[in-house]
Amino acid sequence: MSNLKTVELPPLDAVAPCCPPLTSAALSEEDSIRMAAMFKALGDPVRLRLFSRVASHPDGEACVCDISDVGVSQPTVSHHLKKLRDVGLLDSERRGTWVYYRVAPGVLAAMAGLLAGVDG
Amino acid sequence: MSNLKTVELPPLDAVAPCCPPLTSAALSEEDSIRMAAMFKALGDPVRLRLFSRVASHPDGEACVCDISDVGVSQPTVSHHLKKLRDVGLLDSERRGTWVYYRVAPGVLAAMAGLLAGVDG
DNA sequence: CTTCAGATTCGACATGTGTCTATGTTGACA
DNA sequence: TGTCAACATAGACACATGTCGAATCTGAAG
Repeated sequence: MSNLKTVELPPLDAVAPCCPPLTSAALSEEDSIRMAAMFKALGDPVRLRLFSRVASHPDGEACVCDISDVGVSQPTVSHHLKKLRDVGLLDSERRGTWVYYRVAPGVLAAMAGLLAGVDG
Repeated sequence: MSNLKTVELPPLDAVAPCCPPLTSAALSEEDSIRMAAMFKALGDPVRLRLFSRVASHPDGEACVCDISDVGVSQPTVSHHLKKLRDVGLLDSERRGTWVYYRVAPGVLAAMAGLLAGVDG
């Protein structure tokens, strides 16, 4: 787990213009810490499913109650959603009784851009 | 860490035609396990740097000796490279004394495709 | 065959992580 | 106000993970 101090980096705005494709230049240490945190957040099957459910929801947003049936307890779902939020992948907003999550703008494109540029 | 049994899924060929973009459909449980493993592999700063060094190397391949200076011991580098290989992100080939790593074809594009399709 | 250098594997350890139950908090509604 | 439902937080626990030094393996060169 890379014994590095947790640095508390600003995730969202700083990521968008973050890094050129991996194939064109090696990442700096700081960039690798920031981007690794986002990959890591998607590196758990439950979180990835939660994320995909939010991302694929009709209105671009989903309330927790719509996506909670992933096989773990409600607090665990909340715990994972918090991680996705902390790392800047999701935004949340409370409207009345329900809390709605949506994919944070920009970050997905940033990650896709980082991975792009390969023949396949 | 999602107490799921390690399933030993074939990584490379099965990933390429794996999944539509996250924004168009939610991942199945099996797909989420497979893809999460790849994201997880990139979810460590040291591994991400190693990967980016291989990916950005002039000839598309790099020997371990070229990329080992990432701040951890040489056995640790080897350990991380093995993880990247196990998950299907890197291929390795021994030529004489040195072992060369290259980015596995297809997988990067598959991951980028999974993340694509967002306005930004 | 012996020796050496590059690379992997092994064994051990501290730390991180995912999960749960129990408890809080927040907002709607009577 | 009191009660209920939706989410979040706290504390605890088992297990996974990153790291290292030491040992092993592999190929090249004397």
